[in-house]
Amino acid sequence: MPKAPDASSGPVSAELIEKAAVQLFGERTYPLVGMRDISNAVGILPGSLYVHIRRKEDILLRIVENGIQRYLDAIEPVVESSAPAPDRLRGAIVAYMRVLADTLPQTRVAFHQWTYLSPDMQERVIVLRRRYEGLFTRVLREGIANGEFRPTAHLRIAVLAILGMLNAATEWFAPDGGLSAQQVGDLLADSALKGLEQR
Amino acid sequence: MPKAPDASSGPVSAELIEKAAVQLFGERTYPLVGMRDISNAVGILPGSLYVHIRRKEDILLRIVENGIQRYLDAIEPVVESSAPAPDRLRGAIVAYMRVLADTLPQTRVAFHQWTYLSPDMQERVIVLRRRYEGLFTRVLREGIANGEFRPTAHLRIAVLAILGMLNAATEWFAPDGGLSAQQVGDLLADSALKGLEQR
DNA sequence: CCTACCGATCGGTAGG
DNA sequence: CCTACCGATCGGTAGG
Repeated sequence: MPKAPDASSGPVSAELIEKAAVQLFGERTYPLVGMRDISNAVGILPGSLYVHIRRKEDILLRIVENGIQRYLDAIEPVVESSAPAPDRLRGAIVAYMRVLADTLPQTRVAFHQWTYLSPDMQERVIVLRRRYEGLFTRVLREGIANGEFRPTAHLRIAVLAILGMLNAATEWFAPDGGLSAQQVGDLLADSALKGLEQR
Repeated sequence: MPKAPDASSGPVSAELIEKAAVQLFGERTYPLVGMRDISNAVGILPGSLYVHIRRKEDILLRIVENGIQRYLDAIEPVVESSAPAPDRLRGAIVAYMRVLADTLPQTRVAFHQWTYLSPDMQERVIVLRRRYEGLFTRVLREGIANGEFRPTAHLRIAVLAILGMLNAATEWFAPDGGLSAQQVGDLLADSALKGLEQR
């Protein structure tokens, strides 16, 4: 028996550390989770973490970056397809909810705790967030240009309203609640689309 | 000259400490703000803070509780009026945006940082949040009952979608941006109402 | 991956 | 409201 106070006693790796950190950061947030908490969760001593990682902040950065990346990977193809804008918007929203359901704890960390990164790391995150916002902006803009959506004087607010609705699901979606990601996605797409419909 | 490294050198009080803390918590979040940062902002030495407050946590609790209370005070009368449900919902949303514009930094702390309170203090906050959510639930439920809104199988999701949209404004609303609270409120009310309309 | 440890900083207090 | 200080905990490192 090596020493493992916790963890399923496999080999420790940067990935395993990240997995443990996602849980801990999700429960108590980055500044309240100590390296000692993380080392305990993976079954090694605090100093030994630095065999696998360089700094605490690097753990957070990786969680955040590939947490957002998953959304980009899922939504980008839908937005770039040649379907009608309303279908693409619905598809993007459902894709969003699917990723959310699959990576709920990581999403909570990625969307809310990237502000604990140092300024230069935050800039890398902001680039990703802008691309993410840009995908929804694009569908709306194209839908309006084609006459599929009602024109708005304030496109950005329409986008932020939809993203706000979606991002809030981060806080209330329950994977084992009554509704699946698909169902919630369809409901949210319904309200988003009603607000944009040509009458 | 007393010693004040900062602050406009008035008499220090619990209220002044809270005011300084709202700014600091808003910028760097509760766990990253030390008592030394707060004492510096009000122009006294760290230990002297305890003349005015009992614990760091009490500062946060007061900011959070009366931050939420302002929303209740503004929205409750609108919801309890005898106007048609669509008008009450619009009124509640506009009232929300007005309070948001008036207390933006405090709202950011109140809505996102109450989770740093200890469990028993969190419970007091949860009571307030439930009342807040309840106000919107009530307008929607009554509007559906009266046939003013289209029935939904998932009332709670409709409420959460609207609240999510509103709460997100916490992160993007700019008091000195192009749009007033009233204007943003009306735009958001438009999308919320479109999603609920009887067709 | 462990042993042993470092300087810095934290919230908070005793006693005036 | 200050002086002076406390124990605890923090991220991180040297040297094996």
